[in-house]
Amino acid sequence: MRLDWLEDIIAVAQTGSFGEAAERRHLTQSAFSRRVRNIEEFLGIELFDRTRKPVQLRPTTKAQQERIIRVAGDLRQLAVDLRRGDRMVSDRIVIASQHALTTALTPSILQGIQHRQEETYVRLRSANLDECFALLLSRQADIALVYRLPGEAHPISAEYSETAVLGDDRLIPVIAKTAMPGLASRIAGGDVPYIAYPGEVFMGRVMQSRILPGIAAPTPRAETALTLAALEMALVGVAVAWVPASLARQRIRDDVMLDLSGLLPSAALEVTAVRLIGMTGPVEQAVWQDLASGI
Amino acid sequence: MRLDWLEDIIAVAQTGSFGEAAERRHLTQSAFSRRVRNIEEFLGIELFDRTRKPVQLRPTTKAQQERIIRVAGDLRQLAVDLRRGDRMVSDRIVIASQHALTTALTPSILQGIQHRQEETYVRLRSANLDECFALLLSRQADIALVYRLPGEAHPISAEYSETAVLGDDRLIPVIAKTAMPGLASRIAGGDVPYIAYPGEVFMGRVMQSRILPGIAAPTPRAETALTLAALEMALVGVAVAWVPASLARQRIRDDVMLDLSGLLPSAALEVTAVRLIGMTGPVEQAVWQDLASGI
DNA sequence: TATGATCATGCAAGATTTGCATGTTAGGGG
DNA sequence: CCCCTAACATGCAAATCTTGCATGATCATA
Repeated sequence: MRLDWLEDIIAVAQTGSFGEAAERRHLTQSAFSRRVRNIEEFLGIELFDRTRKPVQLRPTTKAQQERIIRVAGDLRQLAVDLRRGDRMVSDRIVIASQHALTTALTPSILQGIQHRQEETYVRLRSANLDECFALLLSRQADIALVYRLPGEAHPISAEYSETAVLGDDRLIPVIAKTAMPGLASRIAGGDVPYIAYPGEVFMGRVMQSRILPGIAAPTPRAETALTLAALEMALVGVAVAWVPASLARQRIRDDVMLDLSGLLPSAALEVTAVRLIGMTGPVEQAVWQDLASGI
Repeated sequence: MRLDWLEDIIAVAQTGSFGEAAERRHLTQSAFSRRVRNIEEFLGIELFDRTRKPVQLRPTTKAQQERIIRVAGDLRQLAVDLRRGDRMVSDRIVIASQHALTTALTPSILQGIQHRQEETYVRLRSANLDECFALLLSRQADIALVYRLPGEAHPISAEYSETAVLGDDRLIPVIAKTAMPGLASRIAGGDVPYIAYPGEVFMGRVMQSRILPGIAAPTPRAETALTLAALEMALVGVAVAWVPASLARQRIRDDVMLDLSGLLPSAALEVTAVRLIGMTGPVEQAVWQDLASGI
């Protein structure tokens, strides 16, 4: 198994065709085709269904897609760390950030850290909520930046972890401005087409407990695990997406999306930093103090 | 980056020489030497110090050794799952087992499951305590089998997880029978040479809080993170190792090791199963019921 | 059914990898 | 301090693998 192979598979999964994938991997289509065949031969299975013409992922491949991406990322990072001569110590800190935060709020938080502590090297790992805690517990990350519902506790015992509230955000319903005229009456009547989140991710749980109960007839139109993807889907489609206000702010300001929180339910979110208690190095300590003291 | 390369590095780290590593990798020494050079060239760094004659790991390499092993394991498992056509569903269940349990108690627990539920396919992943919880939280494992100090709580909030006590065990001091005569008087005087566990692993924390305070002058002789390795070291060396009674039972019965729990402190351990609440498939449910109902 | 898009294959050039034989160097005994 | 042996490196030719180009085969669609 090679990193190249994983990246080939990912390229096909993400581009949807051998040709485009080949381009992305800087190979001719023919060479790429044979490489895929080699991979399949090595594994002893067919990864793709070639009877359909733009090749389709076989169910197994699709099911493992996220994992392949994660393992490939681990491999790349391992190579980077070996090159850097990293010893998991010194002036380095690893921050795990929930996907939904990575795009919108995390950059400014990191900027703040690096502004105030110039010599600190921060590595950012973006992951879903569960994975963020997994990274913390397995000591692969020092601090996690995650959303939390106000009043609820994180799924790690307070005895072993420490939480700092960095600020507030809000899960708000948004829609493409052009789509609003056709939907206004339906929405007013409680018949709301929306972009759903899978039940096992954090935003899915928030939708289930805080948003959907307040709507008469919610109709899922599409599903994605990523808030950013939900935002994009709402931008081009005819459905409402619930996304963090911080994420939608620019689009609303640009006047291409509408904030529907006057018409539909929204939910308060806290932005929190979490770390395990004990064994804190000086750099982590400094960054934590910096975060906890507020902006 | 390739799996082969990682395995080459691991082979050198574990055998201590290029020659032996080459043999293990089914290559001639010369080919192996060049392969290592290629890896180093790809990374742009030197992994090994060749000025010493049996090659030495450079500090960076040594520091990343465990991680290399882990990533290599992930890669291998990914290939296996792709081959198996695994879709993370159906009649399959993933059990994470704390290393210390994997060797001694887990096999009989699994045997029990498979005996009572023949059609269930169980995959076992062995990891340290933190990693077991990380696997649970990131849904890479359905159930974790871990030790716990009686009366203490697991580091996951009880609100999100469920624990079943499967039985009791005990962390007991053992020593090679042949080493006892020379050490009896020292030990009686409270001067105890012992095999230490690193502070960041579970057994290290147990030693720190339950064992060492009861000894006048404990002297660490060697350190390992694995109880099995500690047992082996005690078997060949002249130091006491604290290991789970279940692990040492056979050696004591064979009369090659002595149980010193009459002379030195020991600590009670609970064997527990942990799972996250919610989203439990039928197979996991059945296995859990089976475990929780006791043996 | 015609047509374009998409993937597969034959072939030869070039790159990579390997084993064998042999050179070089570190570490230990005299 | 020197020599010897074990351990690693290197030159070379054979074998294998990979690639690009040109072209063939097959699917989707109008």
